[in-house]
Amino acid sequence: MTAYILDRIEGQLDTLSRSEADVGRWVLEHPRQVIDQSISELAVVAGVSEPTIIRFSRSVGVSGFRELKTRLIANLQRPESYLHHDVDAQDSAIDAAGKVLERSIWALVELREQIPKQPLEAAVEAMATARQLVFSGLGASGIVAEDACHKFFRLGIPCSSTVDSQTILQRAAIAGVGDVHVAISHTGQWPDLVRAMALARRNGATVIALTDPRAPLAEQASLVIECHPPEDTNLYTPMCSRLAQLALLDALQVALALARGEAAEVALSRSKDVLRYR
Amino acid sequence: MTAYILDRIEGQLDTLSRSEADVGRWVLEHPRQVIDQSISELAVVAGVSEPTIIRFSRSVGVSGFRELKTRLIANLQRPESYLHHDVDAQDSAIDAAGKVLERSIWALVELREQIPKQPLEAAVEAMATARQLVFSGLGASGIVAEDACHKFFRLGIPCSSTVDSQTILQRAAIAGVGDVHVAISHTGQWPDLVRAMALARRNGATVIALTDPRAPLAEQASLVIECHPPEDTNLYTPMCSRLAQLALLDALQVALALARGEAAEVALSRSKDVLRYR
DNA sequence: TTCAGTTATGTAGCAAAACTACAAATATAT
DNA sequence: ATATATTTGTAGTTTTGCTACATAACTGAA
Repeated sequence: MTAYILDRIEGQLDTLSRSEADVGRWVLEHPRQVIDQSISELAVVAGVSEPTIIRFSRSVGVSGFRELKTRLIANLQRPESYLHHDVDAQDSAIDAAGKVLERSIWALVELREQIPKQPLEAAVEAMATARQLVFSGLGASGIVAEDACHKFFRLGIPCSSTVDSQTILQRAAIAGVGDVHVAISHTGQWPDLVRAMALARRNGATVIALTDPRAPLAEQASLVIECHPPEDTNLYTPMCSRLAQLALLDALQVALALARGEAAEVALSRSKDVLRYR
Repeated sequence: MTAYILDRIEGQLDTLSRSEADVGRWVLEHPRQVIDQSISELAVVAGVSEPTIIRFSRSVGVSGFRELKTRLIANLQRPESYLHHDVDAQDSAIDAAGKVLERSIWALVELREQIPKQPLEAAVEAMATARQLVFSGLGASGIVAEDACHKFFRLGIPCSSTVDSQTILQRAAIAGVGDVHVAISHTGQWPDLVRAMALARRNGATVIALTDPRAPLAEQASLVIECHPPEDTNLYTPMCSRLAQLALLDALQVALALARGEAAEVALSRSKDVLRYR
């Protein structure tokens, strides 16, 4: 889900069909003109039919022509310097670190743009009235789950985190109405996690998934919060999704604290006070 | 051709008629939502009729609603828009979440600017030749330590994480030459952690501190990497420092992987392969 | 080659969006 | 109070993005 839609088009150019690639090339060469064009105008200059434009849009990962334009406008506002910043073997430690940080920043900027589309109000409402919160994740997401638990318990809500398949399944088996399970997974593909959440939901629990909306996990969830920065194929950068998940849970926690008002405020300031040094 | 349409709207607000000013205020408060709205939707929430929206657009100097949206998208891409506002009790979940994320982004941007001043090369060198890495942190930083451990072991270096005072002290007591201890602490004030790192260092270990360079912990460390985004006094402020620490360790890990070259690459891809789904 | 099955592309039509013309309502001046 | 100007909304038109379906172009096996 990249704001650098032009990069994405370029990268996918050879996986597209002939007509769609024609569109792609035209867009890459005249992105600023596309912004002021309608589908039919673009269809004429690219030499294809109108539906092809729409299919092209979907192929490069946006919902339609409207969103394609939105992405182009956004892309063209960005400084070039954020482009092409993959770490390579010649980089010094400082260069490499800078690039990694830029990529992380970029992932959060992307995430921030998604926020208005996410069902946060519904998530907050479910959590505000929950009997308990259970955060589940495997591998790196397990650590995110633990972090979330560590953060949400301060609001005075019973919280726990589960980070291995067995425990997640057992938890799901005894879940009931009023429980809110938060499943964290970048890919949303792990069969055990998907099974567990399906089970929890059958048992009456609310399941909130932080994942890719097209993943199996999303199908089982009551609420899906999209959190799926594209992980680079680059070997060295498997960490953007983790950061995005953490930041999103931060945001949720604050929203939840606001929703719970007074009670949360008291619990929060107590847990802050106890950490003073003298 | 002003890219900052929001500024323009704000400036013209008092020259507009009552209904048009209503629209202007709504747009200023929810610019991101307007991007995904149609005229009729905006008309409803602003409490005016559809043509008023178009007249408003023209009043602020664009040709129509379409261009207004274009300008908004462009405006919101500008980095200045990420200057943070504080969360307050009137915010909706989405507004609050947006603000929290903006603050996190800002913290990382600050951190990125610090990167060239940090002794990363030295840290990488120490880690590259280490007998083992020990990550230590208390509370929220403990989770960062665990995350780091989870990340660095993939490079094929013996790693562990310690997250409570007793264990940290014991580890420090048996530390020796070749061990690298990484202490993670926002304030750098916790007496137990400071004592433990002083002890580890006396025993010959290298101590890398991710903390405030003016803190006691920094004095005891062999290397200090500054990682100290100002925590807000605001009750609802999330832990930006946690995010910054994670991102910085991500960066360090990548730099370290590069430094170790071939060996790390093999270990990394092995630990990725084992996680495939079928 | 031929022919089924698949993929790619286009035609025609629809629903929603942006926009316009005009009339009603409101404010302002005499 | 009346006339004039300004502001706002109603109803209708045009444009736009999109969908359903049909046709064309490939692909691979007999």
